[in-house]
Amino acid sequence: MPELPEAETIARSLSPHLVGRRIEAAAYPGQRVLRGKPAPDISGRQFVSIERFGKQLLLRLDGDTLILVKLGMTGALLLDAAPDAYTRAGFTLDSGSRLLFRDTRQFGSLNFLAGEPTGLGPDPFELSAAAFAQRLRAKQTRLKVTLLNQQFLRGLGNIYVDEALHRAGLHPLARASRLTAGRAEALHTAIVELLTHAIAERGSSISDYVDGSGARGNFQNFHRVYGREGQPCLHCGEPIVRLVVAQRGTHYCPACQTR
DNA sequence: TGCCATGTTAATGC
DNA sequence: TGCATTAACATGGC
Repeated sequence: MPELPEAETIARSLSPHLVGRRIEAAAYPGQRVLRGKPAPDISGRQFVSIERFGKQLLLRLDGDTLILVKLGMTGALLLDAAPDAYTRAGFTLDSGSRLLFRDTRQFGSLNFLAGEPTGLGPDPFELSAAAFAQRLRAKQTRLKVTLLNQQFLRGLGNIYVDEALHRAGLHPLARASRLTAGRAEALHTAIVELLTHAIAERGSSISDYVDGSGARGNFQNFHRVYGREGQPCLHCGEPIVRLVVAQRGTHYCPACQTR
């Protein structure tokens, strides 16, 4: 559910309420959210920072403990929400507030790390257009698959991949390595501008995404292809087509997006 | 009832 | 070997 703009919005909404606060107690109802791994005792620990890492959240505690929160499809971090049957973790704070991790489908997880997270590709904002183009050149996979790959680039999910490809005028099934340098750099520009706009609108709320205070995002009103199958392309009027690529619904304009 | 869903990963097929 | 597809995870909405 949450992709980079949603994770960024969650981090920004939680940060002022969490940084400097101490954890008095932690609970993990059902334990599944821990994926069989033991949770260290974090009572007494203080939040140092709340950061976005790709589409995940990184909660830094003093004493060099990190909690990497994978939101999966339906995960949410909520401050002072009422616990329900889908509450998978709860942290009681010295401020009297309570941070909950709510996750209906249970694809999300909490991961306690002793060091920096590894294994994911660069952040879109920290990569130059030239470096992005160079990485693309090495990939034989289709653009849709390449951009969804978190090892290639961290933070894009199904919505923003479709939106970025439309804005760049590129077909989702085009081979990454076949793009000219100019088109590859234009794709990077489209991604950065798209994510910047989406963050400014506090992310996309399609079904149930909300930030840490329970507020919905507004960027769904700016989607040009995602969820618009059969509706006219906002650029040329041609009906938006939906196909399935890597088992993900893929939306594009057959007239504007060339292969 | 059947299909769909903002994610990730293992298994299988070509 | 490399890439594409399928299945699986768990649950709710339409």
